[in-house]
Amino acid sequence: MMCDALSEISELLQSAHDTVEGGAYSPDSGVSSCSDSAPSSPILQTPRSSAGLNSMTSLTSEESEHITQLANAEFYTDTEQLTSEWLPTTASDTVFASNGQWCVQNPPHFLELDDKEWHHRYPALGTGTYVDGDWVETQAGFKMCRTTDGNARVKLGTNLTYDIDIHIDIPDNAPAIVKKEIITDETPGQYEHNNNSQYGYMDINNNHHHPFPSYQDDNCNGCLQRRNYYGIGHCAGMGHLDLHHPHPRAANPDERPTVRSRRQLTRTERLWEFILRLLGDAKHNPRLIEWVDREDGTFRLNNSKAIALMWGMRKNNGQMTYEKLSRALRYYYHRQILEPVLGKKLVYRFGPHATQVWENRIYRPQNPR
DNA sequence: GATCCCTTTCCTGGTT
DNA sequence: CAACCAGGAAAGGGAT
Repeated sequence: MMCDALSEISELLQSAHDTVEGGAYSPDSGVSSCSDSAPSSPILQTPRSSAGLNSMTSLTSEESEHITQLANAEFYTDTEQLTSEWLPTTASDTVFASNGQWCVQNPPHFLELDDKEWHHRYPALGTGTYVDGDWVETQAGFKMCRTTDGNARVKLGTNLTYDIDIHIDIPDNAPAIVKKEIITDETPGQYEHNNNSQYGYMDINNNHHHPFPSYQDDNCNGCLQRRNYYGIGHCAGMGHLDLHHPHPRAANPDERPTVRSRRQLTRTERLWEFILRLLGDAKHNPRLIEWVDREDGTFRLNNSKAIALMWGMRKNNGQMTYEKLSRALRYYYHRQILEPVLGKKLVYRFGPHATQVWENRIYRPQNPR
């Protein structure tokens, strides 16, 4: 009996340690702040321009012209075309790049990758080391793949490859960035600035894009789904792509400008994000936590003590208990990050202000209660 | 240093 | 009676 208890504690500690130290999520994963989307500080920067672009191979004049055309990005400036410019990058996520903005759909794909899977899919680590797999043809005429350091790589031809810096750590920064847009929207005289931002969301069912500017419309005609306050029900990631301000990399990787220190982008992992990560980690789901109804966003804590312990370790707080953790969770009710599930113990539900988290990307309609 | 935000801690009282 | 739930109040602490 004692041995069982000890081994269980040991297992919990190991589990907690694994999660804290080696989980898929790292607060260093480049959580962008609101300012990341500011035009003056592009997250995604073009590689080397035709003057400054150093491709993996030398550029031909034709390739240079191609790059110039992409940099001009005329096809991004037409709103009508924007609706069809969702660019598939992998089988399970979508990048929408336009007019200096990019948007990633289905962030849970990133969030729910545990460390092992992440490295399996994107084995290359470190700046300047890239994966040549998972190249996907985009509708904009280039191929794109993502790297583990939060960047992406773009290929404009058979041999022409160059690096772009794109922070794709969506789950955390999406609400903040989109929220900023809403704030701007509410600021008289400033919204015009964002008219070309092309923030919007993708209708999963009808496969069309809804630009954001109609914030006042809660429901979108033709769309069965409903946008939440942050507009992240369908499209949860925002960033900035500046095709007009090249940021050439130095030949020497050590001298390459750090586009945005991942440290600078970090913030503490929120409790609900921690919970979400556990839900996406096969090491803990369903042993410690599991979805009750994934589409509904309802989940159950199967081992509240262990989760509290793990959260405490995450926060370097050995005094954490489920009582305290649950109080923090209850504070989420007010902000609609979580919703109470009445009559069921240890069961919570993600609310409309949590990012769209379920893998099937179905956003639950507003709760009529 | 001030402020904001997100917890953390403690608490009372209620329910399962 | 233990475990959980609800929520007030105040403080801690990180980020800006």
